[in-house]
Amino acid sequence: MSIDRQSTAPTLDEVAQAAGVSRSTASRAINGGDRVSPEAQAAVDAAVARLGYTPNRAARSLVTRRTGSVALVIPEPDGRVLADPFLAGTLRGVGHALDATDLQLVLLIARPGEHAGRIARYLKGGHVDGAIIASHHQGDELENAILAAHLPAVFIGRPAVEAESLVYVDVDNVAAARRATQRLVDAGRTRIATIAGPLDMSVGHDRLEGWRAALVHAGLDVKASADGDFTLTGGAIAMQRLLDDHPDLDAVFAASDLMAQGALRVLQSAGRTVPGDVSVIGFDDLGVAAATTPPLTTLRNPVEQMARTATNVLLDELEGRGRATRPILYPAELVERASV
Amino acid sequence: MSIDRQSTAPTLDEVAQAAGVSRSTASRAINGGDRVSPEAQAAVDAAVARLGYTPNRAARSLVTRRTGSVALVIPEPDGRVLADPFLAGTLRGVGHALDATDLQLVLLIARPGEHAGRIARYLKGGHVDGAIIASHHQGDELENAILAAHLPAVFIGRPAVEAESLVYVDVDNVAAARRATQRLVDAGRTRIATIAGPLDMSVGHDRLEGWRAALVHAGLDVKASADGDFTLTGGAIAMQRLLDDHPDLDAVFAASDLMAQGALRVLQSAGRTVPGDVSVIGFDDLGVAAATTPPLTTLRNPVEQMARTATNVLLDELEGRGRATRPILYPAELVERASV
DNA sequence: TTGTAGGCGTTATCAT
DNA sequence: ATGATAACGCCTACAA
Repeated sequence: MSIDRQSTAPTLDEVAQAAGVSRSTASRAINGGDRVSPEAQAAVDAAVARLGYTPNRAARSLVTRRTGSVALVIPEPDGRVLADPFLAGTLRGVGHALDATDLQLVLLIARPGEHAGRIARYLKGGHVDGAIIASHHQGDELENAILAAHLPAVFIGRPAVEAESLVYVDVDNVAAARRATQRLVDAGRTRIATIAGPLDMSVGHDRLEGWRAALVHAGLDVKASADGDFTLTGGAIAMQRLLDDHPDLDAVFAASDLMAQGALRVLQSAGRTVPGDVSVIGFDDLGVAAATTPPLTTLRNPVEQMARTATNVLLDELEGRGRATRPILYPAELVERASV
Repeated sequence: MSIDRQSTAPTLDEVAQAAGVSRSTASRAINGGDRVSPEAQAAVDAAVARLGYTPNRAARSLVTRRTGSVALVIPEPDGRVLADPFLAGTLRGVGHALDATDLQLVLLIARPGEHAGRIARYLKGGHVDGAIIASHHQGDELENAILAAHLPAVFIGRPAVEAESLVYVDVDNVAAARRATQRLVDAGRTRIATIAGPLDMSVGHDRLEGWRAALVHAGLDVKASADGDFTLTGGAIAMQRLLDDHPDLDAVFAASDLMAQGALRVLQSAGRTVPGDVSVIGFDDLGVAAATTPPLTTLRNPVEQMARTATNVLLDELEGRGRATRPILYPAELVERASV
């Protein structure tokens, strides 16, 4: 039996010794290799490889005052938000953008019921170099925490409190909703209802606004709206209400595919054909739209793209490459399927 | 204008000074408060509150040799895996289990195409205190990396390489698949097909095995099986193949709801009614099963529960509270809907 | 180009 | 119960 020597990770000192140079030279060789002779560099490289050395992040952070990690914050007051494919896309986007760096992704999920206070504290604690905030709601206090902490941060989705130092990337929800509604108008529909998203989120608000704008522009009635909560069940309930209050409706714009799917169900069991009797358009195209019967015409939500952009903007700021000030807006393209 | 003093976070030294005690006492008071007089404790507490002190994690890690974070590893060779509600559930479970502690969740997503090598290196680098590995595939090398690093770890889903020191929690896929298939037998079906998951994952393998076992037990034919990839499209393709090869089939057990949904489509456009002509059972019940037409009878996959358990097992090990050795298996309950 | 000498903020050891 | 003091592993002037 041999003694277990490798239980301790190799230190910079050991690398230096193995390479026959001083700690400082080893350090320089490892970080960028500025001001080190080719021989020293080679020797250090070899030692690093042989020993399987990895710098101790804690020690490094202590002196550089950088943690080498960024947070992805997901305030999740409602458990269902997390079940949304939106999260998966966001994660993927952020993850990939971070791949090019050696930053780590720290995921902060809000405890349901706990008003994001813990997260705010963590953010203020200087445990991460920056943060990306996704899907937050009104009253999160997150904005203030970030403002107070002077923490580099980028929001995905327009923040509820509007401060000019709050950078965000979002899809142009108003324009997109308007576009979708216009499509229904173009299809000859005249009694166009909407199932709105939660109005305490900017998405919900903006999509409703777009619907309204398009109808006003077309000179149509803007009465038929019902609130949903981005869930299938919520969409179904809203649809039922719409049907009760406006039996003559001939089109529906739902602020999410999931809600549209719920609406489809209700319409079908009410004996209305889609798109024969009523046209339906959803929002997101994150998987469910292609899977309904009939497949949903919808707006493509470029989540992954947004997440990637948000991350890159954050990285730019972290590396002192300036700071974006204007919001970055993506268009959501119309995807024609069979429900219009 | 006042000078910007709070740009630097308060240090333990400052707290100690403010409280009129030594650094050591302040440290003790902050960590558990063992061996400190009530007065000292109170003074320190007050100072901490007033200064808004948060311990510097890096400095602490340096001496405790603990990072205060655990990794959730998601090797994602295929982008689609991440779009699965499985991930959301896992995340939620791990997140909640971690809430009770002050450990941070570091998310490690494999770069597609890159054979998890980077992750293995990171894990070996001692950057986290432990790891939870979800949805990994054969040939990930992850198992070996973990074994080599002596890193406390728990797998969600039976690892491809079986080593007794590899702890895992999983659903009893064989038993569950068997149960589902038996249900079809009980319904009077006799020509029962299956759409299997990817066979390089233990889930895929085990569910296929359960289907086979049930049929053998019932003395029925075990020929009708087609491989899927856990996606809707994959399920549809597999269903088409089954229909071609076994036109007389009267039931299908799909290894995931998504694939079952694809199968439903194909069956319907082939003119077969469900459950009239053919019964269908899926697996997961993570949202889509309730949303298909007809709603799917399925097996409930207790992902969140599993994730929580996996995390707790890991925490036990981290705190020296012993180490689980046996796999922990959850049953997947049958959820009756309308497709049988 | 290289090495020497602190110091980053904590915890842990050991007297007191 | 308390307080010096020595690490922890790394980076970075500064001097050579």
